[in-house]
Amino acid sequence: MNERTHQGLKESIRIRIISGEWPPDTVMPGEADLAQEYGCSRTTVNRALQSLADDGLIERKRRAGTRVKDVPTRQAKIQIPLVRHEVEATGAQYGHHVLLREIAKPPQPVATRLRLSSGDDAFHLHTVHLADNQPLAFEDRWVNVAAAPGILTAPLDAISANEWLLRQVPYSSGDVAFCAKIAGETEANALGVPVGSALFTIDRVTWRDGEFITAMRLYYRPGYELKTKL
Amino acid sequence: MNERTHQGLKESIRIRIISGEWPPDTVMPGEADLAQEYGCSRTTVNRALQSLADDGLIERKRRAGTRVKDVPTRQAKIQIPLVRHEVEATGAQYGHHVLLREIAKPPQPVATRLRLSSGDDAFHLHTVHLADNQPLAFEDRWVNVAAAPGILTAPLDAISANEWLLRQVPYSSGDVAFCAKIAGETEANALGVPVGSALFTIDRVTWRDGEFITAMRLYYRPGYELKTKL
DNA sequence: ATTGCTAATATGTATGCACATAATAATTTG
DNA sequence: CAAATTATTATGTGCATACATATTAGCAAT
Repeated sequence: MNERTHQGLKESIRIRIISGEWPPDTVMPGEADLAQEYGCSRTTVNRALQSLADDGLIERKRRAGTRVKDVPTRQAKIQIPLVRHEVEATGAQYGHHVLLREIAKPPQPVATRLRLSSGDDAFHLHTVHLADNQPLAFEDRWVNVAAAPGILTAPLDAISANEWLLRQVPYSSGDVAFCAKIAGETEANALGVPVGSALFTIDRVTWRDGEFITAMRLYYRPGYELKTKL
Repeated sequence: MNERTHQGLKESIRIRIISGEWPPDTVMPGEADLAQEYGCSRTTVNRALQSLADDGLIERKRRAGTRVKDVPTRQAKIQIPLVRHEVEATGAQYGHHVLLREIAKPPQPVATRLRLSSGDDAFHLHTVHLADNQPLAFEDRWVNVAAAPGILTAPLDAISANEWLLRQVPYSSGDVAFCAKIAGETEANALGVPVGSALFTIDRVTWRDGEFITAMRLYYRPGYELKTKL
């Protein structure tokens, strides 16, 4: 890779860090020094270093300079998957079934997470996501009707609720949590696995402008792995 | 936020996207147009748009222009956690015990992942990570001795193998997989939970310059959640 | 010794400009 | 008409420069 591009520079500096030239917890040369060494402008060095800081390899502070992190914990970017894309990426055919569709009073934890007044109803949905007609994931979702009224008449057999919401009510922020849960009756039946299986789950709450839109939990079939690189 | 900084610009554009001004799958105005509209230079617009593309909200192609993604799948950056940091972040006290330490022939799947010739031995380690003396995670690790010979004499009671490796043998790349597994005898005993519990697991293989260093699996105590935002 | 000001300094960011590069459109050529 | 060539265009990137801002160090006053 060309060392005069900010990408090449980044890679070169990364290698110097992991090769031990600047051990953890030491301050690296400043931008100006590196610019001179590499024969490029400080702008380019700045871009490369900012990118490395983004990746969590170094820490930068004004006046204090740039320091290699004591433990170079790295950040992995993971795509919070859209199940349909996951399935289609493997070459399988995607499908989904709506198992339950109701207006009901959500359980306390969900109501809290959606910031609903106690007693308020919400839209409740159970969906199975299929890959080549095999259950891949079971989705348990609650939607704040006030925030997304159209959900009541959305064609949820044709498009998954997730996709519908993403298109119609783009969210601005979200919380995600990964966890392992034991399959209860509902999940076991939906996925066609024994009660007591270990299911990888993704919990997700999304909101926009302080208004909570939806809380969902995705239970993946046993053996499922969410992969990424770092 | 000031709209004349690339960060402010990014946020402004992000809001215009999620507010529906440019619906999914439409091409946005070019950099030059936005620069004129915002009264800033194309450089600044470029930075903002590149950042948005980084986040997965838009797609950019030369000549073709910038397009809002059909489904704005967002990337979450997650810190692959160093257990000690996780523990200390909650204010608890970190500790760990080495349960097993041996040189042995790794099982086939591990040998494959470390690219070891069949018959080769590797360094095998079982560790429990503690938060305030309560087991939080059980670590099953294999280390390629050829890639990290010092591991044999490392003071693994004082510093966890993970940290030792990170400091001594920085890796350049790694694969990570999240999964849910049923607790077997070993994991259940180490964590002090019933056999059959659902454990959140992180599988990780790291290498450097094509030489595989270590493969490990971390089994978290039931109820553990890995959280992130998007 | 503690507090408060001031100067020094490394990073953060914006700008105008030039040129590179990829993808497409238009045009020429066989 | 199809294939090859050239032009066009939007993004990608680098540079020199200027100024902003946070943080530290040094020094002075209390």
